[in-house]
Amino acid sequence: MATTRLDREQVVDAALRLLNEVGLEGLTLRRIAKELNVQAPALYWHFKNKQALLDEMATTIFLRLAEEPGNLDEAMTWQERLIEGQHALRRTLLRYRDGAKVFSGTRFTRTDHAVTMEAHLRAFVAAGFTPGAAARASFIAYAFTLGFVTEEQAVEPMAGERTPGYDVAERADLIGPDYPLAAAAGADLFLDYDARFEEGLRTIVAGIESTLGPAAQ
Amino acid sequence: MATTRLDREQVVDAALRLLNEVGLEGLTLRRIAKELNVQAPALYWHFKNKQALLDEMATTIFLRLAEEPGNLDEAMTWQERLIEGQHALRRTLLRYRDGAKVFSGTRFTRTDHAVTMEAHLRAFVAAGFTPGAAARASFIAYAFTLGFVTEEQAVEPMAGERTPGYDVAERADLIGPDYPLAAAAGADLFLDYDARFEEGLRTIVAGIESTLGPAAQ
DNA sequence: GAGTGCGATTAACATTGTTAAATTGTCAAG
DNA sequence: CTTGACAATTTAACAATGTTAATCGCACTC
Repeated sequence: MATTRLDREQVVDAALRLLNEVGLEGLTLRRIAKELNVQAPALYWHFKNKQALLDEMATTIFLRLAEEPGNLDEAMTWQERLIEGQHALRRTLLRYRDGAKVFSGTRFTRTDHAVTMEAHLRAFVAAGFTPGAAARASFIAYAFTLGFVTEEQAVEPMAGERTPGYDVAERADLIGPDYPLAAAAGADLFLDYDARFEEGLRTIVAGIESTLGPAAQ
Repeated sequence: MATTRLDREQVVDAALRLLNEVGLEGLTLRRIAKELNVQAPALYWHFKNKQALLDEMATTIFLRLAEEPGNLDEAMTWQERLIEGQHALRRTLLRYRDGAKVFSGTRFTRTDHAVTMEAHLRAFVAAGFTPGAAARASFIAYAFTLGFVTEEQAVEPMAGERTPGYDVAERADLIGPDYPLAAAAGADLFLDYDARFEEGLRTIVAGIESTLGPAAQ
């Protein structure tokens, strides 16, 4: 038992692995410690407190984003790059239960995240964006993706699982008689997230083309 | 003391009032009970558990959205309506500390929210959207606003307050030498949320015009 | 006035994040 | 080889949290 010494990376790995089993609200320090054959206070040697661990988890998630394929192609247009970048973000967030919640609002602990951001911004500037427009346009897409996946994971915590109570037909029966449009919208809001995310991205790209993009000055 | 009996509405009101003082993580049942001159277990007579109270808080926030001005004007274009609607959503979320976090992902407890949704969708359909396109376009804007305000409130929990650690100049010094674009982006990402939200909305409206909107078929 | 039941209280529990103190293991200096 | 120092972990404990069970009081009906 307790073969090697613990380090921060092992703790983060175990915590992320556990996250998928128990979710964010089930992710306790004692449970993480158990996963590592260790007592809970041992974690405090490596992290100031639980929030620091959560921050590092978010940072790690972000870093794994860079390992996603499709980020190295220099020949991509900015449109393709933005769409592929947000797809990669969504895929990465969906890999973890409550991924969007863990990610959003937490502060990055290291400066590692800047390297990915820098590469993206550079590509946009090379395509004709001003640095400011590049940053702002990216943030618009980023906010959309984060909001989208947050809602998505509230309905579908993991691929294939569905939170009870979001049954589309049941919801339509409940509010259908009085509010037909709202009832019918259920099918458009709680199903087929892949296609709707793609559609949302294309909408945002079209918007950027006509407002913030290089052609729009 | 304990003049009148408690009811659900009083509890929700007190909880929302308290939310602005102590934030989501400081919002304990004992604290809410104290605000009402009552013991904590009394709340369980009115709510199944804390999550049910949080759900009702989110529902109440949503209902207060309908009380915002600017929703009754029939002469608005769908563009104005969408922009004003999302502005109202953001204003409402910003009224509460951690408003976006409380709101996103929670389930609406009542069917009251359908009345507002129905009015919005009807206006879009009247403007030439298909019902499906109306729902999907609204959700795109909704996801953007939720993501935007979530990030915003992580940096500025309440109007005028700023979370320590998000100092733009300090951040620029830290990553500036190696990643100049990412460093400069700080000023575009962590400041001036009003203008950037407006810009984001206009971008999304432009995108909808050329993809999901009536003109785009 | 007796009793019924809603709506609150008191008391207690298990679990959580966190801290302080005691303990073990590792490794260099004497 | 011993000693000591430092790093990393354990044990023990604490206050706070959500939640449950049992009890109590008051208003209202018969």
